[in-house]
Amino acid sequence: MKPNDTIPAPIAQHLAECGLRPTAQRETVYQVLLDKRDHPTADEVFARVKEVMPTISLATVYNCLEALVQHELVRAVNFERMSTRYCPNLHPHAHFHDESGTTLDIDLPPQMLEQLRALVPAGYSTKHIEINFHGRSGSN
Amino acid sequence: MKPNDTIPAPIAQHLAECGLRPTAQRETVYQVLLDKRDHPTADEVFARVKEVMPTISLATVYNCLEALVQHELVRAVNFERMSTRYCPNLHPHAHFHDESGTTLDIDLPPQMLEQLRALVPAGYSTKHIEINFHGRSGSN
DNA sequence: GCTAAATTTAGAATAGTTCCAATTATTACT
DNA sequence: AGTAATAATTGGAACTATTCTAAATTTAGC
Repeated sequence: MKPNDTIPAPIAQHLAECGLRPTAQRETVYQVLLDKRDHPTADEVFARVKEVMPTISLATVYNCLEALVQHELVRAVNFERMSTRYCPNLHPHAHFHDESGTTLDIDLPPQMLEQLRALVPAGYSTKHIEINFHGRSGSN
Repeated sequence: MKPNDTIPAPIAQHLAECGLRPTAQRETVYQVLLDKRDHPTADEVFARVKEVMPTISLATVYNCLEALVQHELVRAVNFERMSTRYCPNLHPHAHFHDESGTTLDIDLPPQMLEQLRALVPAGYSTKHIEINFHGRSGSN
């Protein structure tokens, strides 16, 4: 089984294995991201975490999100200059940004990434490829 | 010949054809983007325009850039929450973001875009696909 | 339990951009 | 050409998302 798909189990251990000190705040922030994978902004995460941990501060939410991103448990998703959104899906995937504001994960076949990588000129090495689709969903 | 490649000629007419009132400010902003295609930020455009039109304001630079983007003479390029950069290259292309801060255009073959478009689920229609490579150039 | 290091916190600061209301320029009409 | 209507420009204030700061708290190692 893939390590990051539907693990409802000990978050703390998971954080520790990734070299992150498992504080209550980090656990809660991460849990919130896993619980509802709708690409929330930092503000939205803040609101959700506060329901269970009312004393947390927004700065801490930013700190935790940054730590999770640094340790590759979470991806930061940017689209045009809107607030950064956060995504616990670690499979290679792109994002579809609906005009109504929802964000959808789009799985990327490895060969697609290979083909793209092949486009960059010699002398450049690619660390990461970010792909954003922009459009509308039929229902909106 | 492609309509947007190396036209040194009447910028004003070009703006008018695109439905934009050709004001001195818009012409200068556009000219500056065409002259040095290094993906400048609004601040950098402001600095360059001021050399020839010292009374222009930053707000006007933002207005002009927005107008050029709206009328599809220029593309706005965003990368992680850094300042928006502007690009007069209208061919379908991606951007490679060097760690040293430079941005390189990467031409995209039409078939690549087709393949990507095919990944989005039924019911979603794609207006635009944005692709950003992040990495380093050998020389840096 | 004590010290050192890391984390959290509230609030101030920052950067990039947008908004606003007043002025100036352009266009359309006579 | 003169004038009303419309659009663009301007400087500065306002805004938003995020980062910084310095003090308080928590945690880990001994």
